[in-house]
Amino acid sequence: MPKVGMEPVRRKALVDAALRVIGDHGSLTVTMSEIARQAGVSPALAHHYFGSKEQLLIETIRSLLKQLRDDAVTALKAVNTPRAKISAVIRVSFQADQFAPATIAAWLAFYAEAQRSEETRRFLVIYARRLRSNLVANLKALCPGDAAERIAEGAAAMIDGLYIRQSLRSAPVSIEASISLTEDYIHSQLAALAKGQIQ
Amino acid sequence: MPKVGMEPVRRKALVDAALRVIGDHGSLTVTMSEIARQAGVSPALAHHYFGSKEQLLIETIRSLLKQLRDDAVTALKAVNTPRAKISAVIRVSFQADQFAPATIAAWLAFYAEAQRSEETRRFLVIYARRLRSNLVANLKALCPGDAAERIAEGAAAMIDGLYIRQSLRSAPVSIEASISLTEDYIHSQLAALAKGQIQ
DNA sequence: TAATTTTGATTGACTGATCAATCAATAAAA
DNA sequence: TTTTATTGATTGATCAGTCAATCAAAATTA
Repeated sequence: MPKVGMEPVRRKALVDAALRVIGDHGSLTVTMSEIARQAGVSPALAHHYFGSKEQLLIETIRSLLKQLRDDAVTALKAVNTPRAKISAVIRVSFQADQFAPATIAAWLAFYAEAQRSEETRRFLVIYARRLRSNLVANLKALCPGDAAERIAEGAAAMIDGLYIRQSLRSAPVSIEASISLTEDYIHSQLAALAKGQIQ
Repeated sequence: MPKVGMEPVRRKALVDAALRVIGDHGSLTVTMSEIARQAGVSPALAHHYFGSKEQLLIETIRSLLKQLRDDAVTALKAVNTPRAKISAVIRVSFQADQFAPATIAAWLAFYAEAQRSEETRRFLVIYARRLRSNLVANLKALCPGDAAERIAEGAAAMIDGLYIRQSLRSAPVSIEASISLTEDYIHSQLAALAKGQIQ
């Protein structure tokens, strides 16, 4: 079986398995053994490639974030107007795979971990900043800068909140409802602003 | 030392210590030993009174929720109009002790735990429902029922989202800013609705 | 009241299980 | 032969949970 060039294959398999196991388990207190088993290798191999459990977890969240960023970049490129770009950001946040219970559970677990792991926290701060700045940049084309920052803050909070509420799986708010709630917020804030400026 | 009637005293000390340790540690992976040490008793006593770590954790979240409910009840009683009651709900959500880093960390840890523990999940669902229904009940006096439910959903999400974003401690949004962001949302939604109805 | 029994509070020491991490050994490709 | 991939076996640490023993206050009895 041993063939050269397995490293990237194994690394990916382990990171994917980690995400799956964390999502299923809903917690970062998963064992290296379980992750390795899901990836079809021995626990020793996981340590061989990642050095420690913490490192594997870091790589896992890195991959989760990369996926989200790639999706956002693609969605942003596909449209042109600032308003459409805002909608694109919202849509990506709630896209099906992000909204899957296992994915939400994984995000939540990482948020909790960020209270202790500086590196995990850094990754989540990057995510939060990216979401905010994507919104701010496009809102600034539609309203004054200070209002743009305020609205972006509110919209980002609403997105994260809809997300966390989803994790409880009670009174489930659908993807479409989540999107329109956020869109409504942006819309009514901009409308109130326009009206205020005329007066 | 042994005096009769220590049970309620010890239970409270242990629950308080658990909350403190969880908050500091930012995770539910805290040891019974650490909790017991903080409460000034032996680990064996903690087991004696609570039976298991899980049970102590359940009691801990129950106490966190009770505190919040009591505060909400008090705040709601203090005002009369529906609009003022909505503001009261918002204010309580962001009151200083709820917004303390340790408290936020504890909430987050419980949200993560809810992915695995049915009982923890039930408690958080109760919290989510209570927040929502407090908002809905008072919004219904100000707008149609379906709009009330929609706005309540959005406001609750925004509150939870501001909360979770606070946990990252980057770009800290102050208590006042959090309150006015949520108030703005309610206000602009109601305004848009009123305008729509006239037209 | 004094002596005795019962009961609640409390702990130190221990156990069993779990797990991350290590390492020496093997097997196959280069 | 050297290098890369891989694992089984093992180790050391950590913890939840148990238990028998202790201590002192209450309750009971003499």
